[in-house]
Amino acid sequence: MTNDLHPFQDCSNCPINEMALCSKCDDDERDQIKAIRTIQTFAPGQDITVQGQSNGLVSTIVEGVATVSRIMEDGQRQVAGLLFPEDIVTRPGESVASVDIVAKTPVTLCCFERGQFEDMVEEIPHLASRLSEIAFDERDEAREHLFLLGRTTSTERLASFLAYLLHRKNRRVGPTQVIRLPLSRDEIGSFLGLALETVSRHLNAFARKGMIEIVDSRKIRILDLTALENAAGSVPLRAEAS
Amino acid sequence: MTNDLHPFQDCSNCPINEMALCSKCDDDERDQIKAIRTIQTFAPGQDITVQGQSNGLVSTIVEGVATVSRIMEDGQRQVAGLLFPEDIVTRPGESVASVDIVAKTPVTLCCFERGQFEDMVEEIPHLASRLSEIAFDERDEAREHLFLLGRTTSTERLASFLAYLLHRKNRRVGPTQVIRLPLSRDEIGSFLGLALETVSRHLNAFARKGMIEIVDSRKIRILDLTALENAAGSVPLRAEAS
DNA sequence: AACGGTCATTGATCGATGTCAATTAGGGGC
DNA sequence: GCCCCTAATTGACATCGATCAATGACCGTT
Repeated sequence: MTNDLHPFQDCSNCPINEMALCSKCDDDERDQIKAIRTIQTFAPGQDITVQGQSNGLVSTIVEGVATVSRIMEDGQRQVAGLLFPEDIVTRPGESVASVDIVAKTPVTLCCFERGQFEDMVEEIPHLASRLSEIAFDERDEAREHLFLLGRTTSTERLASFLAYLLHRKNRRVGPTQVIRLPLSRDEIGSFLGLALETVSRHLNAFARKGMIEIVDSRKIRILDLTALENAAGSVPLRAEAS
Repeated sequence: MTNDLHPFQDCSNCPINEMALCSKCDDDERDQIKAIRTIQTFAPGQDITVQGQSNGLVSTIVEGVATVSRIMEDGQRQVAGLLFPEDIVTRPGESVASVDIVAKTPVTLCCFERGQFEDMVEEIPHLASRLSEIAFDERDEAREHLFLLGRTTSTERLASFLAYLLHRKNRRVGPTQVIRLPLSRDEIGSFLGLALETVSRHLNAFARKGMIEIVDSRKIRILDLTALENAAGSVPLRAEAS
């Protein structure tokens, strides 16, 4: 974790200007925000928050992918969500983390001291309004995943997951075929409520059917998106106002 | 659906004053809110929103229970969440419903015309701040349910579900033993990712073990909460700042 | 290049839970 | 009170996916 000189220290380099917390703010407001903002980075595997530990910052992801997880009583880590750029890491009004947030790629955060942030939200309606938008987006995101888990077969879940990752990536960088899996087989299994072996088997089954190509264990090329979406079955994939 | 004279038309009768959207507002702000607010009621089984249909209102639940669900391609209704008093039914900034919200008990809503609501949020920071709080609460609620579904065994899921209902009820009305199930066996199954038969079997198994008493099919008395929580296993039950 | 550790793959087995099916219980209308 | 319809229960059976286990691939270290 560092907060030294970082390219994003200059907001004009910010990769998520369009959808950031400050995206509704005018120049004056942005200056105000910029004055109290810090940039932090985390290496893959590092904990960003730890359940039960207090945390004085409110932050959003600027770059990278992180998981939302908890260690259950049996010692297993249970993954309940993925965080992408624009997502909120630690919510306002909660000084003790209720989940673990773990970086899965190099992660860059735009951070605010909690008290300062809350004051600022009271003063800048554009910020408050964007904040609740993001919160609702995350709520809906979680709900979508609940619908996905409602699907009974493991094939449907996995196919949906791949389609979702592709969708999420395309939204940011434009049409691609190759996605990088931010999670191990084990973590994917945890996220989808499946055993890691089941994940592995179905991935390779998709490859044998020509739907995907496993470039390496973390890199997947989507060869036939239609077939994948069919395999995903009835899951209505994130209805969004694109 | 009516918006005739209703006791809650007078905010002093509002059962959720403490946690309502307006709970952070002062008297002046409340007057402003009250001026544009309407009360609507729905009978059990009625649709409050329908996926894909436009909806000009933003509303919160004042009384009653509703489900968040979707009809999947196979025609089955998939339940992804429960809505209790204080929850938001239709989010601001979304004019077309992304899910079905269905009343499961008599439901009373506190409603605002969308445009008016959004203007008001910009003007009243206390409202904006409470709004995002609620949104984050709902996000966390959905995440908790994701953790629950991560638990593999059906016993754990069902026991957690009962403990959750009790918890949710106690939070509003104080200590009780008897909970009214707002859902049929089928709907519980859908919510927990189980077959209705599995739900029925485990419920009766709990009863045989003396953990609960099935008063009637919709009414459960919790006899041994500790045993129930043990059966719920490692699910860390909604960590909350009570 | 050999070693050790982690992660992924593949195979074989077993059991929990879904599915199918039949019965019973409850609730509303007349 | 009787009938009908829906929901819940209970039983029997089949199956998907978890679990156990062994092998293989990859990566960093020395």
